Amino acid sequence: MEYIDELTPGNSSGAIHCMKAPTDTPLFRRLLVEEMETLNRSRIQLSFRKGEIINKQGAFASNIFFIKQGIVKTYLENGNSNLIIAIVPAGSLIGLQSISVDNVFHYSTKALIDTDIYSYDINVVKNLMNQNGLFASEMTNIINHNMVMLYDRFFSLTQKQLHGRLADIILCLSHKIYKSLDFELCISRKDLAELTGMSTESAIRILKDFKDDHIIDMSGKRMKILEVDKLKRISATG
Amino acid sequence: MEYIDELTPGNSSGAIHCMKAPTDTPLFRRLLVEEMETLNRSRIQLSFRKGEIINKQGAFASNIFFIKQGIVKTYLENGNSNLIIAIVPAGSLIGLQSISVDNVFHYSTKALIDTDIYSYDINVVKNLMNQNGLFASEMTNIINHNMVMLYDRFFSLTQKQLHGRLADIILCLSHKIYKSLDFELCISRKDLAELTGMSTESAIRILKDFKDDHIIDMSGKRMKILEVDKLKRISATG
DNA sequence: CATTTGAAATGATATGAATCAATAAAAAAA
DNA sequence: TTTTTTTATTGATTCATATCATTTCAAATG
Repeated sequence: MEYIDELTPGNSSGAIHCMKAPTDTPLFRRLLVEEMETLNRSRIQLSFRKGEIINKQGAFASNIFFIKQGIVKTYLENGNSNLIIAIVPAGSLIGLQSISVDNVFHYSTKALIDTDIYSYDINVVKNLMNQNGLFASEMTNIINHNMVMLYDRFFSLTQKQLHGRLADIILCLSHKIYKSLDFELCISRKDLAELTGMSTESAIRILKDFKDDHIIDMSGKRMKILEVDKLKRISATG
Repeated sequence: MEYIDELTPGNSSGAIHCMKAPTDTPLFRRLLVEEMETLNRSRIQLSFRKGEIINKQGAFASNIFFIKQGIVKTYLENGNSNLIIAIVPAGSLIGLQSISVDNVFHYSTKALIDTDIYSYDINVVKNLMNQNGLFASEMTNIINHNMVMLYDRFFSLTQKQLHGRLADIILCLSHKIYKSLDFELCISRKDLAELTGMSTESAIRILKDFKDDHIIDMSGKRMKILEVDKLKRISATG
């Protein structure tokens, strides 16, 4: 059989704690060429500017999204409180839960930088899963990886205190998104707070603590991790 | 083709917030008779007494578990802090993440009452998923339902305060596990606390608040919900 | 049945973290 | 550029919730 390894739109890569696809797993590699063609016939490309909303929690979901280029955040909203589920880089899928549950989006998504999306018809994806077990298994793998990440974050946010939670997120951003100890954040202090379930003021204060202790260096959106081990210790001790 | 609707070991039913299988979805209905036979050849039945540990987080996972009879809790542990992920009734699967991630258990499981388990070889399940897209899709549905439940709980525990969190859990237990407004709890106050991410003392105090306000009636493990609407309002206002 | 053990309940106290208020800085818009 | 708006920062205060200490109760166990 002829698989489409080469035609896959990109390698999937990790997102913060809750990544959307396992590292090094090309997303559609299990599809046959003709299946990929079927999928692509339903494909629409969309472009979003930084700050634009890609989908709204609760809205009817007839599509799932593949992030072709850019970075987005997925978040839960209710009244005025937001909780960011994940920072999601290019190569990942958005809205997989809608395949199974209620045909609505279970979270909102917003572009953190200019972002290009492939939008796929959810029923086409469903049919491909039904007819191709390898593809469906691949989807299961992606969702399972997301789940494990979510367990981790669930534990962090409910069991650790502020310093531990922020340490977790800084390590995660460095490791999974920027893949460097020295990077330019694409998210605000408020986002950092919504990632860690604390107030913006607390996030800022703890950032300052880390800076005062020479664990990180930071000015504006530029962040440099000076002492990874100390951060890991803070993460471990909660 | 000949499906096995009738041979399925049971209907899956919901678990607290994070249920393991969507209601009314017989778990293995998409398997062909011969596939079901293959699966059952790898099947081992195990019995656990109340309080016994079924699997340990971090341990090597060569099997997934189907709860034939009983109720269990799945929980994350780290040092001395536990977080209960779900109360899981008969008809659900345990350890689905291990199919995709690391071949280890990502949470521990303990029997809350005497429980019978079917243990299936993980590789057999994997192979069946690869060769049967309908079955794999069914698995995806189960995992996706779990995921949506977890989002809900994630939001509850990180954004609401104690009263809202406990209201959520009481409503959920009533609705998903006991399917009644009047039931005998199979979990301790400590479990209630570990479900809601609060101290045991706080859980007890809030239970008392609810009792004093005539929202619930409670003595020992017997709980009766008197005012569902008030509970829902408390849940909504956080 | 008495005894040990663990679970539940309650009050007093300490503390982590949110909220409020105000200012400073940066980014966007005019 | 100047103005407006948004984001970041800092300090003072309040509040929710954990922790500690003790007692009561229930359930195993010898």
